[in-house]
Amino acid sequence: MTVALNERKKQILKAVVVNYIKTAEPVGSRTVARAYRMGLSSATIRNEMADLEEMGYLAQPHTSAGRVPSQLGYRYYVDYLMEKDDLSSAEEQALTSSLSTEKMREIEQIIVNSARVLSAATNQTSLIMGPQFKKSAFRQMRILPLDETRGLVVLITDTGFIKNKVIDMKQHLSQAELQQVVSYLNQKLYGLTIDQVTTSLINELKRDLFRRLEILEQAFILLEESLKEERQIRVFLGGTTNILNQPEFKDVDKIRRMLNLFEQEPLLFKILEDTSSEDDFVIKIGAENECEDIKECTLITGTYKIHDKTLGTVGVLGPTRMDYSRVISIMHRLVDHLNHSLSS
Amino acid sequence: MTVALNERKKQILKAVVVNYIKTAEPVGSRTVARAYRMGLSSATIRNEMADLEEMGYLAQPHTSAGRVPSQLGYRYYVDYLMEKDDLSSAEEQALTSSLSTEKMREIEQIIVNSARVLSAATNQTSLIMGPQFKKSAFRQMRILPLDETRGLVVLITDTGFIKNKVIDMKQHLSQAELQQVVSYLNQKLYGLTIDQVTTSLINELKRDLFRRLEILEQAFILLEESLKEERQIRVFLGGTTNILNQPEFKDVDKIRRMLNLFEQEPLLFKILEDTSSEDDFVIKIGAENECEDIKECTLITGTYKIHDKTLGTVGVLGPTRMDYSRVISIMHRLVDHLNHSLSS
DNA sequence: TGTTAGCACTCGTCCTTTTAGAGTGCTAAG
DNA sequence: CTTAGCACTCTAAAAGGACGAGTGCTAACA
Repeated sequence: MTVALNERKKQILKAVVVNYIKTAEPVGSRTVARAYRMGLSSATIRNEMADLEEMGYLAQPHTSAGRVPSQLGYRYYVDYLMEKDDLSSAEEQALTSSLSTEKMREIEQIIVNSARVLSAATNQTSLIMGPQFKKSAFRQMRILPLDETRGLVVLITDTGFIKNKVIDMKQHLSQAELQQVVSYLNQKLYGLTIDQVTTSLINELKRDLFRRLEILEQAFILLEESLKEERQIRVFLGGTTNILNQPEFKDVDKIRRMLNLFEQEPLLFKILEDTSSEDDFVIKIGAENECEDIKECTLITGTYKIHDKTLGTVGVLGPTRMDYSRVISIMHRLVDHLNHSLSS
Repeated sequence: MTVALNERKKQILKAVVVNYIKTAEPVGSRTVARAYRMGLSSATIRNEMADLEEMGYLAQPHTSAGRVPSQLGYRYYVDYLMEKDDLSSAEEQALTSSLSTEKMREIEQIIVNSARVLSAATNQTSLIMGPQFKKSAFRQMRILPLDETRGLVVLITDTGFIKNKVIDMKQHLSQAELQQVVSYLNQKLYGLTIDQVTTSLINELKRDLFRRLEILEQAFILLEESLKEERQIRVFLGGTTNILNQPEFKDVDKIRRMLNLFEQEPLLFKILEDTSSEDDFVIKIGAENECEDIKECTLITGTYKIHDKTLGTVGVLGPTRMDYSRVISIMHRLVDHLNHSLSS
């Protein structure tokens, strides 16, 4: 598939991409000749650039403008040409300190903060998918009676989720009765993921229990409810207004579509889920993205884990003209940090 | 203060405001003459409009454009001229059905949904301040041991808040010991607002308890923590992108400032808190707002209650050229609905 | 054969000028 | 007090022109 490029073409392509990422202006042959590839005249570069355009790596906004990387050009750059970006130690330090986890016990706080830091550091929009409730394993469940007819169900998972839900109980249940059901359930459900707690499993348990306790219909209904309807897939955003800084988003209409997307959590979830791969970072450039609204953007995603179990996805979304190596470096840091600080 | 306006001037002012709200274009004397005030020529209207301008109710974007209501003009309109807007029964129905509370037990869900509905119906941005944790009254507290060293504090207030926090306990506490502290605390704190649970009160309780139980240092620290640091003033937004539809926000820079504001919850909180009045709706037009960033906007706020206790504030934010009567009608509906559905 | 200087040409951006139209203010008459 | 009429103002949009960056091509050169 990939047409072979000779060394010189590679260098030129790289020069164009790097320059365009920096300036957001089409890059002319002169610029390339002067700044990057000493010893060749602009005319030669021009010829090479014409070739690169024909091959599909570069494009021209109009006849008499410089060249701009095409999607394919970015792809090639990312796959073969990009150099690793080492953050300056000042930046590094700033990053570490703003990520510092003191006073942040709750997983949600950590994630919200990470999203903010990530967007600030990259100057792009960041998306972080929180741990998926459904994939978490059941740890234990409690029911606290609140008053005569209401109770509070508390559900705790291995990933630190704590869900609670107030439930109405038509009948009064004594503390002892509740206790019995609850401990039975805890025993049966321990270690299952929420996904695995299906309606049929619940029914089974219900039958099982009914022989011993007949009062508990209500209690069951609510357990079922509280498990079933929780789709609880939260996506945390940071720096949604950063796209306004990008010159490619000076059109109000584009902005609108983008911000609209940001308001629709299920869509964001889908976008992140589609992309994510267990292990490495995934870079989706332009039309490689499924979602119509981000076909002019690049999405870079990675996953974070707790004790080697994948918890969620971290993403950075910006125009295809994005500082790939820098963003990736920052994301690496962040994911490392997340992995580390969640494992405690 | 208010300069008297004769009937004709009132009619003309009203016509200009109504027309400008609808079209967002400066209104000329011709338009007013034709559409609203039959039997008068445009020249006459012109004279009157010149008067109104001199009095400060109208303004001219430039010499040869129509007139636009000034802030004072809007004020006068809102205070004396505005007619009540009756929603069409179709709209009414749509509103009621999308507000329907089935399957929404949690207060947060109800509010999020309300914000969405409100923004959709008004085509503006909506802000809803959730119940303030600090003003809620302590109902009860529980500690669930999770494992050897960790426990889950659950705190319940009269307004339906359920807070939980995982805490580390350096020492192992038996269920019985915990139980003792907890029930003592419940007894002492019942009915106080969270605001009233000060550090000094806690210290007092602590001394009191220490005589009987010496182990509980840890448990106390965490109670203190979980109460203190919770500033928990959530403002829920709806339709933040609606401002993009307003012609007054076609400037990217304005958009940026606005969206930035929306990301800063504490500021939003302040804005809502400043405005709110216990009983009636408050309309702040343009520079009447304290906050620099919304001096070109109008903010309309009202409060919702549960059992006659004010819980939070509902607001609609948009350009000063906003359909006041319509927005107010919708907000009335919404607040009624909130009041009603929260009291159960 | 690959490289380069030179040059005509293209096309978008920026600036100025022109034009059209909406709306005004003023005057004089009804 | 009202109104017709008219000159005037000012903006927004269209039209024109100069500029300059960058290209593609050709012909000469190593």
